[in-house]
Amino acid sequence: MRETESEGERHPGRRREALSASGIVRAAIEILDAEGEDALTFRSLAKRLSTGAGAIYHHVASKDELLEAAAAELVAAIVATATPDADVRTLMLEAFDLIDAHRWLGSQLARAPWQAAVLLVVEAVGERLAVAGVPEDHQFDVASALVHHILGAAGQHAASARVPLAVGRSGLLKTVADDWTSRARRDQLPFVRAMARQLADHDDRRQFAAGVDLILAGAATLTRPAPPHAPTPRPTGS
Amino acid sequence: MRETESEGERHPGRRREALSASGIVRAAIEILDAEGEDALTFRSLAKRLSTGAGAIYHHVASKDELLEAAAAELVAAIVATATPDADVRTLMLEAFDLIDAHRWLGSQLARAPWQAAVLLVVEAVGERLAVAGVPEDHQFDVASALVHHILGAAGQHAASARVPLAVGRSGLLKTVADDWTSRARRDQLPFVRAMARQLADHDDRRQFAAGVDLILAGAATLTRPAPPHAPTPRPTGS
DNA sequence: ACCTGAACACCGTTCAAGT
DNA sequence: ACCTGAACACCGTTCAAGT
Repeated sequence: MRETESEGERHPGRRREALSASGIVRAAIEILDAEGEDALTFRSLAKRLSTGAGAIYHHVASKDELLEAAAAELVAAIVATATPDADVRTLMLEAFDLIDAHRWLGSQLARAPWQAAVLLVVEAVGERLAVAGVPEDHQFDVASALVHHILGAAGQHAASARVPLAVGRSGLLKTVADDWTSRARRDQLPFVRAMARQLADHDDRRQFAAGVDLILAGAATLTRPAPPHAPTPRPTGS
Repeated sequence: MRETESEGERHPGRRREALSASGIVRAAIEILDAEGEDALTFRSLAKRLSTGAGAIYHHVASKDELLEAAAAELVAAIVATATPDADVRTLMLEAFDLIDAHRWLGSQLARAPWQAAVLLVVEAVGERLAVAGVPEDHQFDVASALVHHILGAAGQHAASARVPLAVGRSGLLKTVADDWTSRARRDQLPFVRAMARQLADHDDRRQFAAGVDLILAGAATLTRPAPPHAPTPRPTGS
């Protein structure tokens, strides 16, 4: 347990490196991952960093900014590593897996559409649409549909992150399915009831992928030069 | 200004009818619509109902329950009126318009997937898929894709509800677009930058509808008896 | 039974005071 | 300049005390 006096070990408090924005963000991610969204407070963060709550404000402007930075950090990592040759579908599934692994990320992404993390996803998805053969004048629509799909699924996942960790994933699904089933029975919701039964068996990653394939299949129908009928604004006819 | 002694007008405090769950939910919706999500607190709600904050807990268990009930009330209304003969596409657009009119609804719907409001949407969407010609074994996937699309768009809308009311919608869009454009320039995000330019011109209702059409077009490709290639799990090939 | 409103245990954020 | 931690202005929720 001897203290070696290496490099700049002269300052008494030098054991902990000076506070920095990136260090704070890193610590925030650790708390979010380990203990969930509600556990991240400026007080808990300050305690982990062995400092006062006010000190954090010298490096990040607000909790919103902190959460945005945390989300951007994670998304940037997968976008950077996935970029080389992955196609849209692969990228979408990687995004799903990221949100699955860090469940607080779901609600954070849904919180503000123009935050850096969302922009990175939009860009990464959009860049691959030309390669996928989506005509230029439909790329924005397809990109927004894919991103909505991510954000929608993200919200679902974020919600299931709120239950205590003791309840396993399949246990949770079982509970939700039971809840759905009972409510559906009482309220006469046959479709929901049938879907709840399936939900208990299949996993939602598969369902997410199916949704991606639906959107891409829809996009593929656009590559034909001229579809016979434009979508009419009046859907009243049978 | 004479007081007529009608019916049960004997009690001094009878002017305001007794507190009830539905009355509380109605008042909550009024506050949410008029002043936004952050303005709804048990204190502000109690003040509007001329009672104490604690009294509300005799009728609703928590703020979560209150928000779920408020969302369910609005969704139930459009599902009930839209039900007769509207197709999926129309229903989706009505859901979009509802979320557009009550922006707090977006974040509330994303909050918990098994809340009543979401169940009602799933059911209403699901019921119409058979009519739309979606094969039975794909209905859950299509329904979940459509609901993810709603929830994704809902999140976007909810986020734009956080800005002060003074800023008009187009003004906000302009600001967001500017922000997107500047960040995109700095960070080299060409697709986002191009999309931001279009975002300033076109409205997002149209983009939402385009997404719905994409999913439905994708679903239409499933109605063929047997597609030549099943989606392969390995997308690594070019 | 229903209501009241002070009290409790928290938040995010600010700011005088220290180093 | 950076940090500290008490203080401020809130929350949701509880609960003794009233009617």
